[in-house]
This record gives sequence, C-alpha cells and structure tokens, in this order.
Amino acid sequence: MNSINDAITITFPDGKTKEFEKGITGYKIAESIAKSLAKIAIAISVDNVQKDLSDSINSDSSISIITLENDEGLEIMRHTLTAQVLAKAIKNLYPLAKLAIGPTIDNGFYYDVFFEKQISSEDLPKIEREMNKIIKNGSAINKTIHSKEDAIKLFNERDETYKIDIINKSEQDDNFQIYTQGESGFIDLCYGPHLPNLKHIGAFKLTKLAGAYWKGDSNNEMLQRIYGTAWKNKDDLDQHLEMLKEAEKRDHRKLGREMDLFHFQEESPGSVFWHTKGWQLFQTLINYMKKRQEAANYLEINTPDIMDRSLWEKSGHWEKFGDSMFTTAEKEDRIYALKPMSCPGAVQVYKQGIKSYRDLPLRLAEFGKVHRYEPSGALHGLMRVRGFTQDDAHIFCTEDQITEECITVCNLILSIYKDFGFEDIHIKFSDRPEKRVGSDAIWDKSEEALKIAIEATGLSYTHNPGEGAFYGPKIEFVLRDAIGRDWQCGTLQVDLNLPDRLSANFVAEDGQKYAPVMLHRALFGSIERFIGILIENYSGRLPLWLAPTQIVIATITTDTNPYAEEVLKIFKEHNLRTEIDIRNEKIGYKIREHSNAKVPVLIIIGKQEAEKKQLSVRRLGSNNTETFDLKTITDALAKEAKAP
RNA sequence: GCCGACUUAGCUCAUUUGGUAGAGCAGUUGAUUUGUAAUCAUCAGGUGGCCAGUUCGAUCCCGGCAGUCGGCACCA
Repeated sequence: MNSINDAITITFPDGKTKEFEKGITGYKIAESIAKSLAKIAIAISVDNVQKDLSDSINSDSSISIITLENDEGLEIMRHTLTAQVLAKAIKNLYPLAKLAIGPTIDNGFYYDVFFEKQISSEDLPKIEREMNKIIKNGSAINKTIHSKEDAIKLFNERDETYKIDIINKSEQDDNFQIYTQGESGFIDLCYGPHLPNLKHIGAFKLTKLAGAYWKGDSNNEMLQRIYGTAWKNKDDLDQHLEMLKEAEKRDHRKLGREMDLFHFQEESPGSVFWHTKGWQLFQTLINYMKKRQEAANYLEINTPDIMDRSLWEKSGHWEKFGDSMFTTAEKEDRIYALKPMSCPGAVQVYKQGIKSYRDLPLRLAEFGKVHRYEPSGALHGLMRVRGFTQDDAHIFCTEDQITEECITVCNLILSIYKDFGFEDIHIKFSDRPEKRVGSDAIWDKSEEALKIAIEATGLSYTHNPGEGAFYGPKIEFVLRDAIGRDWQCGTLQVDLNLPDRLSANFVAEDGQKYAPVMLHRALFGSIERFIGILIENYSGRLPLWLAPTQIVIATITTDTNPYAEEVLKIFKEHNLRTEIDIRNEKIGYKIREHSNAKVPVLIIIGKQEAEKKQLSVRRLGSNNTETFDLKTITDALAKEAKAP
C-alpha cells in the first residue's frame, strides 16, 4: 500500500501503526513517540533485530525502542562498556596492547587482550579510572560501514592482528561495522548495536583478571581477560556486589570446615576426607535415594573398583578417556584401571544368565565410587573432585520401552529435587559429538527417543549441539538455587552402543537375540557435589531431616542434668540425632556455639522446664523460644525429622 | 594442563629496606551454677608449605616442586 510513494508502515509494540518516510532513523521514530523517550532511547529493535538508533529503516517493520530499563538495553550498555570504554582505556594506557574480543556475559562483560607486558590485578583500578575519564567525556559513538579489504586495512594500520584474523575468517565480504568515538582515532570492530552516547553508561566495576585462550582453544596462545560487571545504576551494582558477598559466605568449602563436615589435604588432591557429621549427611542422602529407587523398582548391585584395562578398551572408555583414568602398576602382566564410571560393571552383571524380553526393563542401581584424573586446575571443593560417588543406575530395556522409561526417570528426578527444595529446574539436551561410537542410524534413533521423552515431560529445554556422551545423547537437569545460581546435577543418557560393544543381549519374542538399550541415569549426579550444592543452597542451615546433628539439648544449670539425660534418651528412641551440652557454661555461650554450628533445633532446659517436664525450643535463625510439653514436641520433631 | 595470585599456630590475620615470629578466636587448666548469640584468669601452641641456592645470617631475596584460590581449557 505504500510501495508507490516513499512511505513505510511502522508497527509499535502496542499494535498501533504509523507511516514514516522511508529511511527514517530509529532516533527519529523514538522522537515521534515522545521527546522524553528519545532522550533515554539507546537502540531499536526492528523485526526483533537490534539496530543502532542511527540506522535507517527502509521497509515496513515492527519496532520497539530499547532503553536501559529492559534487559536488552542493559546488555547493549554492557557491550558498549567493554567494546568502546574498556577497550579504549586499554589502548590509551597500553598502546601496544592488541584487542581480541569483548563480549557481554551474565551480569557484565569481559575483554580478551594481548599485552606486550602482562598486567596484574593491581592495574585494574588504573584502568577503571581511565574508563571513568572516557565516560565523563560523554562522546557520541559513530558507526561506519566498510568492505572487507578496507576493514583489514584499518586494523592493519593499528597492528590489531586478532581483529584482522576475525575479519579474514568471516564469511561476509562487506558491511563490516566499525565504531568510533569522536576524533580519538580509536576504532573497534563490532556487530553492534551500541549506545548512541556514553552518557547512558550506568554503574560498573572491573572485577577480576584471568587467563583465557584465544578462540577458547587450549592450543592457542593465552590472552589476559579483564572481567567487569555493569548495571543501570549504582543501586543495582551494589546489590550485585552484595550477592557476590553472600555467595562467598555460603561457600561450601568454608562452611564444610566450620560445620566439621569434611576436609581435603595435600596427599590426595581432589579427594574428600569425610568427618563423622559429613558422613552422616552422606548416608542420609544414600538412604533416601535407596528408598526412592526401591519404590521405583530398581535393584541394587555393586561392582569392582578395579577391572582389567581390556574391559575399558572394549567399552571405548580407554580410547576416549584413558589419559584421565587411574591405573595400577603392572601386576603379573596385567594392568588394572580404577573405574571412572560404573556402566561396564553393570553390563557384566546384566550378562550373567540369559535374559528374556520378559526380564526388561531391568533397572540396576549402584552407588559407585568412581575415580577420574581431573586436570589439577579443574578441582574445586566438593564440586569437582577426583574420587566421587555416583547414584548411578542403568536401565536395560527394549527400544519400545525407551520413551516410557525416560519419562519415568524424568518424573522421579523432579520429585526428588522437590524434596530437597529445588523446584526451578531446566533441561539441557545434548546430541551427537564429533568423537563418538556407533552408526548414524543408531544415533538418529536414540536422539529421537530422548527428545520424545523430554517433550512428554512438558519441561522446556535448551539444545546443546554436539555435547552428548561418546556413546549416546543425553539430557542434563540444571537446578537453580536460593540465590539464583544454576547447578547441573542429574543426567539421563540413551545408549544404543555400549551394550552391543560389551556383547549384552536378550532373547526377544521372535526367539532372536538383540542388544538391549541401556539408559544411564544419575539423579544427584555426584553425592559429593550434591552435598556441596545443598550446603550452598541452604547456607549450611540444612532442613531437619538432613542436618547431621538435629538437636542439641543445652542445660542452664547442672541440677537439671538428670532431666536433660532423660530427654536425650527419649529423643534417641525416636531416632532423633541429638547431642547434649551439660558443660558448665552460660546459656548464651552455648546458644552461640550451636547456632554457629548450624544445629537446627536447640532445646533449652532450666529449672522451670525440669520442674514442669517441659522443653523450651529455639529454632536456628529465630530469636524466640517456644515452650512445649515433652511428648508434644518429641512427636512433632520426630515427624519433621523423617526423610520425605 | 594453561595464565595469574596466594601459602605464617586448628581458624582468621599481623610482623617491610634480611638479624630465627605476634594477636584474637578455638584448645588446656582453674575459678564461676549462670535463663536465650562470646564469664574471668592461666597455660600451651610454629622446622614460617616442601626442597635447594645467595648470604656471617633467610619467613623476607633467587630457583624448583606441591597445594590452594580466580579464570581458561576439560568434564564419560
């Protein structure tokens, strides 16, 4: 309708439309809506593609104006901050530095840079000051479009070898966008969009300096990466820094020591020394899982920790992971490997005796302690260790049963996470990697079956191409904790390869032998890691059923000791993990000590309680006490302390 | 594994131009019998991560190794 004259129709977010002259800029459109909007506008979304406000629009489109008030705007601001402000500050201070890439990340941004002479974290404040100087100038940001040849020439003049590499490897021949600020001579290659002006920058802080490989490839040289966090204003920045502090307070390595749960020591990097309290928690998780699995018709097995290397060669693990497997020295001409996973062992159990289709699905669970030689730099408290316990299970089934079994596993996982207080879960689906075993036909089948199962659960999922296991596609369950951090825990993998490689089979209705499908699944993933996540999620204040010491009975004076002992006995009869504190200390001192130890329930006994056969109960985190008669509170606590 | 930083008492931290280390908490012992987050005193606690080197002399300076931390890479 407007193709005859030079008018285009713009549709606004509220559905209203308006005609504009062809070639109008985003800025002019914003201005036409309201002058005040034009003031805070930083970019425009045209048919869901972000554009600079200075870009002209030449055809009918739906638009929305982007400001700092929405996430898109915040990201653009972070992008400008790294690509225009941080990059320029670096070039101002270190003219010989070569810029690589400067993208945004959650909560902020980074820039990878090659420095002639490495900088240290002490240089960050200096860079920050330079950035503030640049921002204060409030320069307008301009964009120019260049041909490949032209763009290369510009960066060549500045010896920006990484930028040249990016342009050279790019598939496009034209339309390379280069952003500049005034006459400073600073240029950066960028797909944009950027803030129209540095006046829109909010609050930021450079946070850390680290090494990072060029293009993320460990064969390439290592650059220095400067990280920063940025927000629309100082309040938001402060709030974020506060969250980081909170996360630090929750660090499971710190709490694990304070709560006397476990320790590490030099002689065994990445392996846990569990103390009595930590081991109690560990056993609580295992017992809980045993109960849930038994109810879901799993059978439990246990297989050897070391097995002949040849078995791992057959399974394919040796080829793919041999470097990170612990092996024994040669004994009587044989080399054994410490199991890095339990699947081959489970297949050996499966293979005992002839299996019929009537035996399937067969669900074999194993709390398998596995060892993996994780690279030293990967170790991190309980989160990444070299020896850990998987709540592993392998479900042997027919192809027809895959979908149903997968759905059942997904539901079990979700129900279990809920018992631990995790309800915000999302799924990652990973398909065939480059290095893999099995034919494409088999992969097609496994991926399809898994996808159907995910869709049946109704949960949304993200797709990670090429990230599957070498023997089959997988889904991973990611749970979000109390302060918004994501943790990957459970996994479900469909494997049409290993059973055949390890010669497992079953007799089908037609009397022929076929290899069964094997589903690998772990719900906690690693029990060690899951405990780390629980500690951080609850900030050490575990729910009663998980707490290693559930109750401490603290007396005020020694003459109430007999009553305290009597209560202790009753509590123990109710399977409540109870300790008694009859030391000659002030009650305030005892409360402080047991509160710091994160004991969920404190029972205070003084003369009054002893006389009336009552108990004063003080909950962790509360400053109040409630008084109950003995039986009422015993029953209530016993009920609450029971595993779900 | 790679880049960088760090490693002093059980824990958290002091000790600067190199002269063999100090505090708080925890621990010990004693006194205190105490009502809701630290009672007072006493004593003890260290081959300064490990191994070499420079030096008359090293916690401090140089080198190597290990571990930890922050990232990167890896993650069956």
